[in-house]
Amino acid sequence: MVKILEAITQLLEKKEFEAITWAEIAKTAGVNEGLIYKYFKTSRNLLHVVLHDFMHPFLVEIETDLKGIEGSLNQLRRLIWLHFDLYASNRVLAKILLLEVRNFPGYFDSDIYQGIQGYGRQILEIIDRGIQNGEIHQDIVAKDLRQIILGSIEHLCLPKIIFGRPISPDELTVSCCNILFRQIG
Amino acid sequence: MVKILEAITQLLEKKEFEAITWAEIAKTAGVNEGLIYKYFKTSRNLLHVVLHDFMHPFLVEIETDLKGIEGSLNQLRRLIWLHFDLYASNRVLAKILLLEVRNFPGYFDSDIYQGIQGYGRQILEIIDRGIQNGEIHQDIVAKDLRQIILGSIEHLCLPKIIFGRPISPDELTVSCCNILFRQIG
Amino acid sequence: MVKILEAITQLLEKKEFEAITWAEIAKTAGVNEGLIYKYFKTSRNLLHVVLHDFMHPFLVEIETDLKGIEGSLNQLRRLIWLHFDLYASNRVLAKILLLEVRNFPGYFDSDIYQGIQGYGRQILEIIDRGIQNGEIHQDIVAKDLRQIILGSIEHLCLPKIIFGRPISPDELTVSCCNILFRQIG
Amino acid sequence: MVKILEAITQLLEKKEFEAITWAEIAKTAGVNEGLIYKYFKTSRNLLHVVLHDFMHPFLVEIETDLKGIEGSLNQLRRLIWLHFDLYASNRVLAKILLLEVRNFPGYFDSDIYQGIQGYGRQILEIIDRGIQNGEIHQDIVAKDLRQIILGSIEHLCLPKIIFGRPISPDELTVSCCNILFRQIG
DNA sequence: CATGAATGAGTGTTCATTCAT
DNA sequence: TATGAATGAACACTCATTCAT
Repeated sequence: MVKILEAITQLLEKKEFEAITWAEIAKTAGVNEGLIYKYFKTSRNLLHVVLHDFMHPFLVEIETDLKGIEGSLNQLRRLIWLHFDLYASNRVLAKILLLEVRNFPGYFDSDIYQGIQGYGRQILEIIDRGIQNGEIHQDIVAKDLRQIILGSIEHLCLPKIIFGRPISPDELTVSCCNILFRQIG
Repeated sequence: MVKILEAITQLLEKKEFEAITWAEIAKTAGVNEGLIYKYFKTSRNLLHVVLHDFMHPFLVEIETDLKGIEGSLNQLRRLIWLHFDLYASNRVLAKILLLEVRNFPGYFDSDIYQGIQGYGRQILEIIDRGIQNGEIHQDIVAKDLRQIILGSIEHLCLPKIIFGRPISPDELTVSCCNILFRQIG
Repeated sequence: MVKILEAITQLLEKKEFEAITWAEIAKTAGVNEGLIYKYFKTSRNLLHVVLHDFMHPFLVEIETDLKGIEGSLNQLRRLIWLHFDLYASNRVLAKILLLEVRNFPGYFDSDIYQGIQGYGRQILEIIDRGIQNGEIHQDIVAKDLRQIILGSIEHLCLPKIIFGRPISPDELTVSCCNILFRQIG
Repeated sequence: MVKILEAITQLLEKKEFEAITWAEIAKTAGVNEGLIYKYFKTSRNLLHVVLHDFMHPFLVEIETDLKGIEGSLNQLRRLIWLHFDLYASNRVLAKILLLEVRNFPGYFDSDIYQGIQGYGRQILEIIDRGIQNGEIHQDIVAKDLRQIILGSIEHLCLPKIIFGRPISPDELTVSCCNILFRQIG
């Protein structure tokens, strides 16, 4: 089973998930095609297990990581850094998340998406608290700010992922927060 | 042929590009399977023609539209509105651009992507001009601002596209520029 | 298409429908596997087309054949003969109908079954008329008589079909009607 | 093993024998897949053991049950009732016998079929005695009468089994014998 | 310009069976 | 006696592509 998951991870470095066949996985893992079926039943399932394995540690980490940080903007800054760092240190996951996941069939009903929505709600709570305590302007729409944060992170990493350039969490966080949190001019 | 392109457009409203087969296109267009092949040779080609048809008018429009607008930030605001408006009025294109295009094989080498990069360069020039004339802070990284603008637009529309909700260009533009151009708190 | 149907008919003489693979059909018909898919889409469909081709002429014939026969019992006798004759002259169909059809998935929802039910209703009408005009006892349950007629035909042919012995419609009809229509002792 | 046979019985209530897999049996029985294989070697074997377990008590019972009944027609009537009662009280067996058994591979060579043939011979002997002692007309073909009895029973139960309706041995026996043993009109 | 028949090379999935432990 | 991992061989189905007419 471990062999199979390792094989997929290895293959994901070279090609898209959709382009990976059971035959390839089997060959790479050095096992029989039927065995994959035995463990994962359908390719959808296989996908979800793989994604879960990748994502879960991050989603757990973030929840504890923010404890003890003062101020909403500081928390958001920290969260942005963590997010960049995730992509920097796990480029295969980044590739999947930025390029592929959205047109996996059934993705938006999956529990991985549930997990990510949980992450989204966390961001929203931080923003709401920021608005209540005056750190963030009253006329800012919390949900829109969240989307802008997520979109900014994504599009700042996108070219690096596509063209195989390194991601620097520190620099990107500074640049991103400069734009999002300050007066632009 | 027009019938074929219309058929694809019609099919794209219901399903992803990747899930559309030549047989379906032929049936929907009311022509023979072989005929499509005569016109488009490969499926890659077919895709690119379709995308081009969708995108080109927008890319042309934007170039002329910004003439006569004073100030970089005003130009960016206008451009953001146009972008939202494009997604609002052409949801099929929005769906493709936001959900699918990135994992089309060969997309990042295609001339559609070239066109979009041209659009990206245009944004960059506006930002550069803004920095030069002092409208935008010197310490802002132009390319990062561009990515943040594009990512913000994308992620503000994403939930609306996924869950079939309406997109309001006016409101979204205000909300977006509030966050990006002003001091957050 | 004709080639494919002929191939199936040919194969059905040697083995059950369930045991026939697309590969075999393709090979026997001298065509490609994909072509079968093109015409029939699913194996269920293929089955239904084949069965329809076998059954339809008989179901049509019977409807016209009974016109002009006097008396319910005479009509039933004629119908029984026709039924035996069908099995005698079309042993492949007989094999399918007697041995296989009942555990085809979805058979009892299929339109072949609808057709057969239409045939059953026809028998019922004949019986009902016989009861009304006094040819048949009032205390006989029409539906049960119909089932007994159908079951008798089936089980009189069954051993002949299984062990490849000839079916003699004339003899069987006499023997069958002797038992069903007369006092047994 | 008892657990395994129980598991199969349980599964047979929900689906056809052909559709049941070793994996399912193993899971339902709570044992290992390989273990079933140890016990039954081939699926054919498994099938036959199950069928034997179901059928044997009935075949034994019938042999003793008819002792002490006077007259061939009375014996046949009793036997018909027993047969209906078997199907009424054991619908899983009925389903197998009426719908599935005939296209089990090798069924007509199996010893279950031998047992059923023994049952058939018993019926034949009763009929023969009836003909000899004048209870049954001389011109009736014994084997045909047997087939008609078996076919009648089967087709009177068939709709009830297919559509899940109750089977009433008493009523069916009366209706059946009314038609088979008396003058029809 | 257009068609319909035909193909080839996969794809995910299924499952009885085997075997080392 | 029992298990869990592993296999091999098939199966229905898919679809882009080709080509004679």
